Amino acid sequence: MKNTVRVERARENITQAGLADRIGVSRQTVNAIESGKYVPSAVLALKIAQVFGKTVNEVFELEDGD
Amino acid sequence: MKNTVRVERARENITQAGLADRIGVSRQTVNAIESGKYVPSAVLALKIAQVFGKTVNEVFELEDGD
DNA sequence: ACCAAAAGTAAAGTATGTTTTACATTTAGA
DNA sequence: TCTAAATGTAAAACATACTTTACTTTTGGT
Repeated sequence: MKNTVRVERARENITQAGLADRIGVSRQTVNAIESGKYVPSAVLALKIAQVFGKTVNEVFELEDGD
Repeated sequence: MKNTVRVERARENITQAGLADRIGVSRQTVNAIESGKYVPSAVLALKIAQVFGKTVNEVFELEDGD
């Protein structure tokens, strides 16, 4: 599964720590999600999309391995 | 987080085991997600929504506790 | 009422998400 | 260039998703 979190974050000029704060997780969690180290829970995905004013499907996308 | 999986499944007349098959998880996992026992991963949420031809946001919604 | 399919549930085990702490590297601005 | 902020990364501990097996209960059709 790939995502555009890093891009959206750049668009809104928000920091990893800032985003982490707003969605209630650690900075490392945001970092790991951005670098594809792991797949967030649906709750996290919803929160992240919400912060960026987008749908989950706009930010997260299935890929071949999934 | 609440979801409308049970409703969508009824709409499409598909069984828990059938859905489980199509998204590559166990029947119990589908049951647990429907009864709110746990929050699926973003990948699962995407797959479930895909099966029903809906967006993740249409099927899954944040609630107060989240 | 009977039977089969579907759904509910539970416990133990495994996989993976998330936190915390801590340190190294990169980037941007004065 | 110097410094501070931002990012990358790693390991240990913990929480939660998910599987498997197995049994019970419900539901729908004949």
